[in-house]
Amino acid sequence: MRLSRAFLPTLKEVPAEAAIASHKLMLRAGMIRQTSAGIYAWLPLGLRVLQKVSQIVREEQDAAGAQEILMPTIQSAELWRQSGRYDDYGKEMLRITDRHEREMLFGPTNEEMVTDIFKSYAKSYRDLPRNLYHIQWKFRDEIRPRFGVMRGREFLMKDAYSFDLDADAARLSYKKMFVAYLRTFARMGLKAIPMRADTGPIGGDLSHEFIILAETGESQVYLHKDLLEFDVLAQKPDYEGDLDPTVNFWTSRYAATDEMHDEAAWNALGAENQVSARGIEVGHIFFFGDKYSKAMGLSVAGTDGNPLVPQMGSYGIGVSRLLGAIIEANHDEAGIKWPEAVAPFRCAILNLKPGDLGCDMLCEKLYASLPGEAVLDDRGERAGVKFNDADLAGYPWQAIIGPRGAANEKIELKRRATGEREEVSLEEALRRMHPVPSGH
RNA sequence: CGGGGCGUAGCGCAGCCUGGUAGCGCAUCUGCUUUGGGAGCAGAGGGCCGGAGGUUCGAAUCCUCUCGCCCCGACCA
Repeated sequence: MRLSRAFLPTLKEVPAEAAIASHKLMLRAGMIRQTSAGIYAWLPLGLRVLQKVSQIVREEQDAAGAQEILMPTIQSAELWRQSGRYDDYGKEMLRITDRHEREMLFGPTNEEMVTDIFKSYAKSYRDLPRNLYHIQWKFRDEIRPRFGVMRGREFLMKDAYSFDLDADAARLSYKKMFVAYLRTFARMGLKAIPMRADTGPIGGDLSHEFIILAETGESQVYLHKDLLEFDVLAQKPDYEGDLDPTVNFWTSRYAATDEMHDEAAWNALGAENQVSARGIEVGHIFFFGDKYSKAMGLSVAGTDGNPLVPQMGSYGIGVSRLLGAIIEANHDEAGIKWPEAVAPFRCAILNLKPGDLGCDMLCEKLYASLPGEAVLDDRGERAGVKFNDADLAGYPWQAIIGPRGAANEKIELKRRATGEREEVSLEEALRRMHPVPSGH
């Protein structure tokens, strides 16, 4: 993308409406624009990141055996009456009436709908297990939306729903998602810690919140320091094999949010192992048994021919929220520092002197060598403006090309995350930006 | 939903108390100069002062109502 033609409205001044770093930076970097309280339009740069994050989520869901579908945003009230949640959900649910006076709603979640869909086709135990997910916009009419996309009313969410024959099988489905979540967040450069969550009236021990640590987190969390040091991507999980060792590693060490915090267990860790910080919830998984399958009348024929009510779980990831969370965990005074996997572009090529033949040629050559991965700042702006905009937007690499270096075919390569710079040839620059892939 | 605050040019703000026909910085446009960390000079354009009612000779300013947005709290992916 050439910045001279791009719709990339960066702001020098901080809009008054933003209170936290990620919100300010997303507005300043031209990623989003608020259209109502808690509702945002996604501009080109923000959309690219949203798509990259979505794609990582998708790949890891697929790898864990889940299958993607896409359910509508608008649902019928009738569906929600079957589970009893139409009346329970309260004012958080946005209710809509169509021209025929039918009661509709903008979905805050999809348990009822997915169960209803699955029910239409699943007839036998052979149709299980299945895990269906979609990445779709949700709406929850929060009392007080805030912090930009971290707590919007409209938000993009990945939600998966597993259907199993019995509780043991459901536990396995749960573990697959547990492991998939660890990988998903790790690939985005985040250390997300699963923490046992309150299961509410449903009961059971199978509910975890995945929480990343950031100063602006909404809740206080407590964990064992081992959990921060574990390299999740070191080995690929075998979803057909035994997932217990991985799951047990995480669940056997202390990690709890404020509500679930246990002082005695915490103190037993010893001060040298304690980490206490603020956390942002980016995912939540839970097993809820037959709550919805029963209410929605889902049952299949078991091996003995008798009807059997599937056991279900649901697994959410706040995709749009993740952008805010990633920025909260990766920024400095100058702007965003995107982890490479989710950066809108891998590299910004800064042509410090458009019109200079040497600069133009070297920039074009590099730009052509990075198809779809680079922004070329070919604007007639001063160097300082380009530096600041590149720092703000947070591209992991900056290829700085000015008349001095261009004369020698040299590129000044800067790493946004560390500020390191070095003078390299074009070939070397490409090697630096594309190391041999490892891990995933 | 309780408490607080703010709506004036694209963005950030002053003006309001004490009514007299709207201003500053940045951005935008033109010209000249400048050119490695948000340039300088000169000029220009841009406003139903959130909306509706009222008071007044006269309202951005005072009064009433209303809409929107932000912050704190309770609540949440």
